[in-house]
Amino acid sequence: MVPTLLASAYEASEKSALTRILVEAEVLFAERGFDGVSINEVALAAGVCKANVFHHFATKQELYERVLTQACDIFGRSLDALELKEQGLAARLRRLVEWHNAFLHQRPHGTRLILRELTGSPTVLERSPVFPLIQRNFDRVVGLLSEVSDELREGISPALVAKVVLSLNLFGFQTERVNEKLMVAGSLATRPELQRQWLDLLLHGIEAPS
Amino acid sequence: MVPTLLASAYEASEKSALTRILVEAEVLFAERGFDGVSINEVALAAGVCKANVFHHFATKQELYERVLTQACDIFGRSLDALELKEQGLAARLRRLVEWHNAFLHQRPHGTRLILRELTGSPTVLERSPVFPLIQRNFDRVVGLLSEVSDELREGISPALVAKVVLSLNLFGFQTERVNEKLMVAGSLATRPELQRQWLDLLLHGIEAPS
DNA sequence: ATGCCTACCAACCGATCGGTCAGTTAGTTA
DNA sequence: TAACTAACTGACCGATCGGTTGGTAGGCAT
Repeated sequence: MVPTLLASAYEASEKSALTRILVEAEVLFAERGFDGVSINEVALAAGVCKANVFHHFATKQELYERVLTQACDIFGRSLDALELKEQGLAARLRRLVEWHNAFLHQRPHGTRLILRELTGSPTVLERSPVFPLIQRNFDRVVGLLSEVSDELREGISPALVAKVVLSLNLFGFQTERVNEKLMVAGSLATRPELQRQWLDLLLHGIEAPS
Repeated sequence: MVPTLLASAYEASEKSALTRILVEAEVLFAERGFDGVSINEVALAAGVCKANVFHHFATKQELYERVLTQACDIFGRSLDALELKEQGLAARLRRLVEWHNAFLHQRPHGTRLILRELTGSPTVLERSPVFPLIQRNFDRVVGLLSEVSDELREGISPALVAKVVLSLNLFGFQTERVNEKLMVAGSLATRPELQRQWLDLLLHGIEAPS
């Protein structure tokens, strides 16, 4: 039946309670982490009572893992849908970076959730199902670059390029909210412009031609 | 007076209780974050009782901020001690990256603590004294690169280079423990080798000379 | 000796934590 | 109609949270 909905209410009311729990849990966990969020908060945000959350998920950990694997899954599916047929290295890289960045900003909460696991202590969730997913996604990016590896300078592997590109995008995303407050160095242009700059930097190098 | 020290004991016993509290708090907060650590845990790790922690620090938040600003301070002092006199762009960059990376691994806990703030929600500590410190440190790095900005290609600013270099180092540090478990792409050499590779990549570009 | 200060501790406080339980409601099947 | 099930709720549980209180022990100046 329709939940009370006079309680929190401004939200949801269309989607099922389970869906609302998952959505709100993703936002809250992404923003404050596993320990920073109580089940009560999730329940309140979803417009249900705490016991109802435990009706759908046996433990807090189970809810967290469900939200996390869901986020990984969505990332994987979006990556699978990306096709870079018959494009050269530069065009491929540009498309890859654009797709990646667009995805990060379309799903900021899921992204932050994954980044939390990626950068946190590895013992916490190391046996969870997300690790193989992350591995697979990275390998797929490497694969996309391998197809044009003949355009790479000697000694530069597709894996290295993938790591550098993804790192810059992810770290940029991770710190962009702080950068706004910080106005780092006063300079550093807008985000798309900045991205274009470091991609160009990557392709052609830093040093002035002598 | 010497604290009971028969309690936790295997640790410390030389340094003062206050010092032990700060040291253990840094480790714990770095590993599990503000919400993931209780004052009792800190007290136990430091070999004192909980009330003693509140004798030295009015609130948990105050302890956290003290540990955090201390970490920022140490970073700033190490950066100030770094001198790059009369070196060219490539040598400067190499030295900068080496210093940065060495520092990160000499003080992993302090680094993780700062990264937590740098990548977390900005509302939490935005008015804390650490923001100006971070700003200042970044500006100093930009300054070191500006002195050789004439060696940079047109359109490439020292700030951009600083951001890219620091990002790659920091994100690499953030994810290296997971990378070990993940064995990303099976390849990707050892850390110093990998660092040499992406620095070379940055200097000379990705694309093969045509 | 007295008084005072800092360091330190056991015991305690109200609030909140993750989680349980008994029971209600509504839709489904028979 | 009766029986069953999934969704849902308020009230409750023991444990732990951040923080307080009252008091002890030693160092030090007078």
